[in-house]
Amino acid sequence: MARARLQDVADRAGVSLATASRVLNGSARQPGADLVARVKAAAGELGYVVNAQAQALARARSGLLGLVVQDISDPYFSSIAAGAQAAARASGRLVLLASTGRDPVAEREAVAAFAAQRVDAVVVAGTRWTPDDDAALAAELDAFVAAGGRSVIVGQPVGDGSVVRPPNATGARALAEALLAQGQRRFVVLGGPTRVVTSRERTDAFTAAARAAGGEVAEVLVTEFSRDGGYAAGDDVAELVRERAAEKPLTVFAVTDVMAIGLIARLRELGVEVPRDVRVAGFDDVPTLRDHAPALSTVRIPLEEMGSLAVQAAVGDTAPGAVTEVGFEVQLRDSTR
Amino acid sequence: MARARLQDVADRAGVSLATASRVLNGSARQPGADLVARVKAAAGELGYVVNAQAQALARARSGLLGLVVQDISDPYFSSIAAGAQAAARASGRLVLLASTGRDPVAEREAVAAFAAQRVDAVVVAGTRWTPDDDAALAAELDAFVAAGGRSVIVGQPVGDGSVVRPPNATGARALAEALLAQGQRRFVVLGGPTRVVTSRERTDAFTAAARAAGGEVAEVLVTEFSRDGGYAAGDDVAELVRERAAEKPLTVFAVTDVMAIGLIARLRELGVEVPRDVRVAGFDDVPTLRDHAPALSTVRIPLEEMGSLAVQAAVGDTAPGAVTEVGFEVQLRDSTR
DNA sequence: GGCGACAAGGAATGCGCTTTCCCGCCCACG
DNA sequence: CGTGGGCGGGAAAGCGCATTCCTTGTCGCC
Repeated sequence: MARARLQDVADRAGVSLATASRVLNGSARQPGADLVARVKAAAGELGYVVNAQAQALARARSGLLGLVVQDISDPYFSSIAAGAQAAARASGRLVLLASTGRDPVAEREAVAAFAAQRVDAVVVAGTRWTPDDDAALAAELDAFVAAGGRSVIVGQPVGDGSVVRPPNATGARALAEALLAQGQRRFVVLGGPTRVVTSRERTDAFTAAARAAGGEVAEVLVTEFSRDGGYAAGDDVAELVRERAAEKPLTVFAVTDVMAIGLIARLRELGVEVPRDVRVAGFDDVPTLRDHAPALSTVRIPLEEMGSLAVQAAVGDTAPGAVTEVGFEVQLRDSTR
Repeated sequence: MARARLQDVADRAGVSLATASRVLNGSARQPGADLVARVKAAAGELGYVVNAQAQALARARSGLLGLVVQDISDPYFSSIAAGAQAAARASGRLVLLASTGRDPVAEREAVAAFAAQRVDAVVVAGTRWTPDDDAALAAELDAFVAAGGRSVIVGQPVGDGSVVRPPNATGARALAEALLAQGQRRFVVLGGPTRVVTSRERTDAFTAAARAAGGEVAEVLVTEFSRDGGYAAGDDVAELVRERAAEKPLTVFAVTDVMAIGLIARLRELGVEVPRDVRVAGFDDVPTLRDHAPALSTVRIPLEEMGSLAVQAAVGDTAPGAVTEVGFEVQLRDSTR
């Protein structure tokens, strides 16, 4: 059965196309009650389903929202996506999702595809990469904004458009101070490649804060920005622990929870126990990991809220270009006891 | 700057609209090389971005794919979404995401909204609920299919359309047999409400297989189908363990990993240790949980592959109505040692 | 050299809808 | 009783593109 068009509904109800449109798709002008009833009945009988594409074309606005994340299966991003999706629904919009697998090219292509779909706004979540990649993405986004779109970044600013910033620096600083307050003095930072801005921000802020308060950051280990990176660094950390066993106990700050989890897994295999032999802290407070043993000390950031804020900035009346830094909460748990 | 239209490009290149269209948007007819160059140059200079909405209207096909999941922040669904997204990209399609928060009404609305967007196909992932809700969803999906769409369910069949089935029964049976082979005999099943079909299938198959092989399923605990449900059941399980401490050791089969994790967390608080005092197995093998201690025995199901298969069934030439049951792998780890 | 086949480009139509503009009607008012 | 204003309804003009159909030009072949 071919789909019924609005014209079919109008014919069946014995009214004009214009009237049918006004009845079914919220116009300022509301036709008389009898016509309204007739049109609605006809629509029901024909199983009429509005064609959103045609509507978008005629209205010059799609009601779509583009969300690009680096990896939707990563709990960090899926939490942001959950918040974004909920906020989009609240604003009566649908979300187009792109998961780029951390490929800068795919990221740009996604933004271009969204622009082609004439999305009302695009939200890009994820840490930035090299200046070149960032510039290319910025160009893509700026072109989109210049053509009347809106863009919001969750993470580090790129191009024009608004930004929702995770509290990388403030959170890392607060974590360092909390650990120092517990009397911990010797630290190692486990970070991703320095081109990963999120990692760098957390690393730098933690290091600076620790040193400022009389702590020692013995080393900054660089590894992959992932669970496997943390796992791989386990051997190095174990060695550090052993060779300096006589000194004061060591605390490792892994710049994300998943890196911390990978690290702890490897340490366990090597017979290094947390927190007995070495303490470990993470960052993000990923919900799925909250039941990990030992419970991970970390910095809780409101991931869903970030997604939701980003969408609100994208569709709301907040001035474009605004920067929103969200709050955080240091969580001291067993892993640094 | 207003967006350039294809007409603007054609004007600037001094060709007709038809030619510009043929050059820029893959037609069977390819104009002469000089014209191609002129059109491409003009498009570049004007920053032309095709309007996918208009294209969809003219072509009567949107290149969109609808994906509805119950909760995108749940690793189960986000893994499926990752696979689906990747497959969609491979087929040159964009995915519209709806996360319904396990609300059957939102689920139907999402399908309706997707139908309005004239998506090529919709993929619905998630366990089914009451017969009423299922029927309503089925009606919505069938209407969509009748109008020329395609639908694929990941989970229990609903309405027409293809199905990608998780190996609930076969997996649970295999897990039971593996545990029995290890010599375990006394079981408790921890499931969600019986209206949750996934839970019921796993529960029933496990119970039947265990009993068939001479095992005893002492009890089937019903709780929420979530991490918190598992946590809440911890007290009951602890009591069971204590009151029958003299008998053979107990094994709890929680019908999902996240329930198992919640259960173990509560047991730990109560001083009941896994696997020393009670053994626990889960189902799904959620990646984020693989570093949990003790390592969880479970049934690995290929979540990403399921998402990808669903999309392939949705866009491919597989006969509509096909049922694909995916494979699985029993993972015996420390939690049932 | 003439004819037909074929290719390449352009004009025009239509995809399904919104919205402006216009028309006719009724009412209020002078 | 005449006129202006307001309102309800319909005709029609797009929105930006794909595509059909037509025209023109070119080449091959007898």
